[in-house]
Amino acid sequence: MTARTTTPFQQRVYDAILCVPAGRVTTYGLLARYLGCRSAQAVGQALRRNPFAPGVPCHRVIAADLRIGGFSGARDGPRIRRKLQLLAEEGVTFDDQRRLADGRRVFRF
DNA sequence: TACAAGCAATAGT
DNA sequence: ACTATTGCTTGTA
Repeated sequence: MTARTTTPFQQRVYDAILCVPAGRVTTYGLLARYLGCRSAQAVGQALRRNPFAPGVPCHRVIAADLRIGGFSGARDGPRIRRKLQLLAEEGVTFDDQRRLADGRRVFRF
């Protein structure tokens, strides 16, 4: 471990996610673009490590095709169910195909 | 410091 | 469905 808990990039991701109000979601690509980077993988990588958890509502970040994406290092399984439940409690609902029920819930910076 | 490998992705073929 | 691209993080040498 190269001792570093927070990189500048992660701080940007953190701040940007906090800008997303409850009940809304954003996408990796949108977030990356907002940060001035074209790599959504970088965002995913940063969030996967999530040094701010559970301070950062990572569950408000979904994929560009409005799919649920992954959560806490897993793209399927009980963790995803937890993500869906967290979003549901905020008023964001997904259908059985793990697709966002209402695309208008996506928050645009 | 430099290099290599990986990622909760996306776009294009 | 698959491959290529993309920028950042992490670990090792």
